[in-house]
Amino acid sequence: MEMKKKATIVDVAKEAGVSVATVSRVVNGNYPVKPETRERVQSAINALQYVPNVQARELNTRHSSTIGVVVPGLYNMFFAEVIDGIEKSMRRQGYSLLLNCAQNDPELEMECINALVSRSVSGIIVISPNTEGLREEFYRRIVKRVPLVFINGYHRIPNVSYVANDEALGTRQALEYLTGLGHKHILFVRGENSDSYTVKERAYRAFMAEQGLFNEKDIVDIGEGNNIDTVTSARIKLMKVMPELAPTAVFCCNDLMATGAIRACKRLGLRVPQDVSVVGFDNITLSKLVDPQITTMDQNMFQLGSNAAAVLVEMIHGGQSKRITLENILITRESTGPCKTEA
Amino acid sequence: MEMKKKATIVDVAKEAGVSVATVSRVVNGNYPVKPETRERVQSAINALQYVPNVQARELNTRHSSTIGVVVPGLYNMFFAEVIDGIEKSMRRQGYSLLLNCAQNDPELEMECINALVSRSVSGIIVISPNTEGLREEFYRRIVKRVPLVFINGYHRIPNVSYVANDEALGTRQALEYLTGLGHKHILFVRGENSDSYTVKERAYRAFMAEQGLFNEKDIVDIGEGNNIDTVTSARIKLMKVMPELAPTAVFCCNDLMATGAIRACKRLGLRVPQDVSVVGFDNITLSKLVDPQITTMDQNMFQLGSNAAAVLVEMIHGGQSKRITLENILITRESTGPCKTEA
DNA sequence: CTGTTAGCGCCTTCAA
DNA sequence: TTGAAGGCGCTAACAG
Repeated sequence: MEMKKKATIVDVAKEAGVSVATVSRVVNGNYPVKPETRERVQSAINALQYVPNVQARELNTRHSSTIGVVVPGLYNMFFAEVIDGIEKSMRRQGYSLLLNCAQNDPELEMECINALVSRSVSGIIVISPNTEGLREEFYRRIVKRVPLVFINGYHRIPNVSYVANDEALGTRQALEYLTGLGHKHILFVRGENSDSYTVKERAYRAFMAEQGLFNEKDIVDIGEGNNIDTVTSARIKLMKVMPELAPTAVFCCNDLMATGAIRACKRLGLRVPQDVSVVGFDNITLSKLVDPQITTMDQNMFQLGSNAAAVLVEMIHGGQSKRITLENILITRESTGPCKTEA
Repeated sequence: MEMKKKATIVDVAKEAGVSVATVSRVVNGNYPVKPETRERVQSAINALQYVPNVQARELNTRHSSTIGVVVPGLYNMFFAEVIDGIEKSMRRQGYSLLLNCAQNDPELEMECINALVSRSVSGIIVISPNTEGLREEFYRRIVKRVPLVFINGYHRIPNVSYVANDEALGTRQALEYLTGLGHKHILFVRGENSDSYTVKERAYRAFMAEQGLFNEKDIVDIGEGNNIDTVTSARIKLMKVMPELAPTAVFCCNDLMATGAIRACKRLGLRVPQDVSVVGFDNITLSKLVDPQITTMDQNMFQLGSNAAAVLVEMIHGGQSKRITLENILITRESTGPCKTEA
């Protein structure tokens, strides 16, 4: 269908009988303009419904007011909530947000970022980045061109800012809570392709080793950890391994997996928490909607997002990179209880 | 911190010893270039890490490759899943996606759209728009400047495209299913501020009236229907009205509300589905993760999104506006069963 | 096949 | 206080 051709600054200038420079001045309000000419320009603007062309402006000021956000996907509410935090605080500052879903595919993640760079966004936030291997070199290069903030990224790269929960500490706290309940055999459930899992696994290994409770077999990887099938794949995997392993508790790297764990228990005829305790991570809204409600480490996603936004804006204005670490809080709900054999 | 100045097409041309036109040609691959010069240009590009400036390109081709998406919020997974559908198919076509959350606030919704227009996005998709009252005039004006697609929008505006599920039909089907199970007293649970609810309510009224089963009191509005508190507010509201109304079934306008309904039943000591049946709408992943799993009308959010994307692209290329209606499928799960008094 | 050149719409010195 | 003019980085005729 026919679109009305948009009026340009030239049209407005002609209409008002002034130069384009003058129009530019009243639009941006950055230089003095005589009140009456200003008024003349204003009415020309209204008459033509003139809307400045952002591309042109940004082309010649060489900076854009949009930022890029890259997430693995939207299926895990974790990301949706973080984005919400970013969006709300960015909007307040006048930035718009270009969203890219990398589908947990490292290749695609890089593509997305390249696309963002070529759109000359003025900054990029990557949630749960994939920074292993080659990617490090890639990010080192990117950060030379545009400010970068990682949310829950662990691989340190110079000049990148980090906003994260202390997931290692959070893991330890959860584990301490579980051992405090008398549990000695605790499964560790993780996914693939995210530094978060690795950090948590490391914390798990350390803690369990300290307690003399570590067993390699207790670490189970369910594959993709953030998509529409995660709950199911966690359930299936756990139904396979739990009968043999017979743990009294299960620590899951996120609430989706925890949900799967609970379903696995139900199908296996195990009661939660009487027969086995389950703890999750994130505290997405889902975690209090399933039955039993999940005991989980809260990541306060909204704060994660708004902090990242704040740091990014600082960097855009020339600030140094920095690291912000938030602390997790354990939300005790119904999925955990004292170890049976102790009771 | 210092950002490395980006190489421009001129730098590449100089480096490769060719003209900018040639560089442009190899970058865009739209005109023949001798293989060896192409190669020379390529290596110059790599050497300088040249990334084309999208703003500049779009400025002179006069069309942008980004589209805008406006949603009420991300807390209801419904929106996240629709966005996923949009994103995936838009990416394939080379478009990026500017995301705005209007927080179910009609004013903010208009602001978002204005911002999008001034960024000269080449099209806008609005999910569950708020089109009552003044807003109609607003949208009529917008659609003169940029192609517009509404997902699940019901207020007809000329030249706007619509992609929707037949929510009225879906409602009727769900209701027929319930009456088929012997239910005669069915509550209708809705939220505020969205045309979807109104459409469903109309279908409910019509159907129940036909059956001689309608009662004004059976319509309950729980307020905001898509945010983080929806489950809770639905639960609270229903715990208040259910004891008096004593329905044998509850129809909810979305799965969040259905989840709230189930929780309300539990707290009231009513078993689902033995004492009361609950049906939801949308079929978000949550609906099969709660206990009991929710019987719900599937909206196939992914298709909603990808269809909207397809239509928008058509319109961008000059196509006429159109309406696409998808049909819902009832997903029967555990939250519904035969009416007790019939059994 | 390749180079030259004229803009795209806007901002910003520099003069007036 | 205002206007003229030179780009920003790139594409697309138009010549060669």
